Amino acid sequence: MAGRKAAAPDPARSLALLWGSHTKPGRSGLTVRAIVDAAIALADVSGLDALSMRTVAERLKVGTMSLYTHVPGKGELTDLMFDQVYGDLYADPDEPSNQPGGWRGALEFIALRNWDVLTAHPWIHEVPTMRTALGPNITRKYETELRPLDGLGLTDVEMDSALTLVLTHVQGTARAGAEQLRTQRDSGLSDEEWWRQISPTLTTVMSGTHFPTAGRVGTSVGEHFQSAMDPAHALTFGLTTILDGLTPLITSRSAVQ
Amino acid sequence: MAGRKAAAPDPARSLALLWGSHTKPGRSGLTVRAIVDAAIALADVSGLDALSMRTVAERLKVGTMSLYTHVPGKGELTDLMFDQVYGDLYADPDEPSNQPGGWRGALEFIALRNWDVLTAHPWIHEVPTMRTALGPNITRKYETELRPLDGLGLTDVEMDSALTLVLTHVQGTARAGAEQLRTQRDSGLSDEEWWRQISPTLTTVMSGTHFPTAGRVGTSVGEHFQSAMDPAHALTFGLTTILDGLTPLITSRSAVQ
DNA sequence: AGAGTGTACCGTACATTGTACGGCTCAGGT
DNA sequence: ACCTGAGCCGTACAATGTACGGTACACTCT
Repeated sequence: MAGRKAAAPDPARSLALLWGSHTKPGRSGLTVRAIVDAAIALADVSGLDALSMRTVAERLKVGTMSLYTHVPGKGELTDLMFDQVYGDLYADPDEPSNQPGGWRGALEFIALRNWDVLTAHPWIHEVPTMRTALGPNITRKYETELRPLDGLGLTDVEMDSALTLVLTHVQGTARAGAEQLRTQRDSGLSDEEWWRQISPTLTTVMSGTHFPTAGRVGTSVGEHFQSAMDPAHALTFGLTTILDGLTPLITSRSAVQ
Repeated sequence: MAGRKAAAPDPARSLALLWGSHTKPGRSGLTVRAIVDAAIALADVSGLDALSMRTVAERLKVGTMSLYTHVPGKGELTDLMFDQVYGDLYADPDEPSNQPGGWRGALEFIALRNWDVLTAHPWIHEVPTMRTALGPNITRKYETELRPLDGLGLTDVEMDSALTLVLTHVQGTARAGAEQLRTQRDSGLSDEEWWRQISPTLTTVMSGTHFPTAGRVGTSVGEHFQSAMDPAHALTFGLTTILDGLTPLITSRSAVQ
């Protein structure tokens, strides 16, 4: 990155910030909450790249450096943004468990909810997540998503593994979708135009090498989805497969119970 | 990002670069190949953040702007790096198919190979992949990885979906592992020290709220792996589950055959 | 009321980035 | 011997995160 290198972040300070109430207004009404909201609004429309301390300050009509009174730095700001967007994911901690369809229905519900946030806030993919793992909203999310897997006979580690598997799939697929959208957007080209631009060079250059399977499958996929990939299809195909794969484990454990 | 905004990249130019031979040396022996190799070496040890045109040029003992004679910009350079590291993934296009264990063994082999590159070159996760999808090495990789799924009775779209599912899992898990390593590394703290630093603030701040399931499971996982997560375990658990989930689909299709 | 003090606010400065631009310097063709 | 084009590179600039030191206000204490 540019700019002066960030000072080593103090984990305890970050944690306190994460769990703080964020509502004590200062002289000009500036709050952590307001800063985070403004930053999220900006990132939603222009991505994390376009999010700078200056643009956030400008939107709030404050001096750039005033932000640093409330937030230690940009890294911590993105941590807060991350925690924030997961705040309203579930109405209550039993919402997934109350879905019809047992554990399978619950996991499908969880996957869909995660998919929704991820596609609404694609910048999430660029936030390093490890540090925020202990924020209040993330912790509540973890609690909420684990509950429908409890009491099925799975070990604690298995519960965590199963949930992680589903979430990794959703996140990875959403990320691919977001990337596709982004390149498409800032190339300014439609899929069709892009292909017209690429095609002649590609055929020139690929002549001599042979990729029979790749060629056939790639063409089929392209015709079927009118694109190189369809994130929605990847999501459901993968989710179905994963849940199918989880079924024998869970039924065997439940039987032992 | 910093610096002047990158000019809109010309896809055709990128493609030509990707497929070019890269071996025509100039006055001072500078080649695209040499530039890419230097960049990869740098990124391997310091990550993509530390990779700047200046550091690459320095390592090659050339002026910074000389790089631009061979490479249009940083974006295209990372594209080339990406394509490059996938070049030697497989010895030949039938290597996965020749593994024991049929399609399952082949997919396990593929997952492992991908896992190896991803962990050897963690910066891959930060390269936008959509643009490189048509590089020569990536295309060969796609061909190679599709072959073991051919002739099983799956449709073309199903073949692609199955492969994508496996690769998304591997990539997502590797990414999580890389992130864990990175935060651990540049916090300078061991897991133990980190926990000691966090713990008092956390207990102070969590009192009042209750996360029974999350607390129990989180503790179990932590004790079991001595860490918040174990990427290797996540990899095998997920892979097993996914392959189990793929089995009914494939056997039903093969039966029809 | 007056004085003192801490905290919110912010203007300026600086290091670092990607790369546009224009000049220099050679190798090779005529 | 000269010309030309390509390889090379020094300088300049816009943008970034944030360190540093100053200013001004709200509050407490006398």
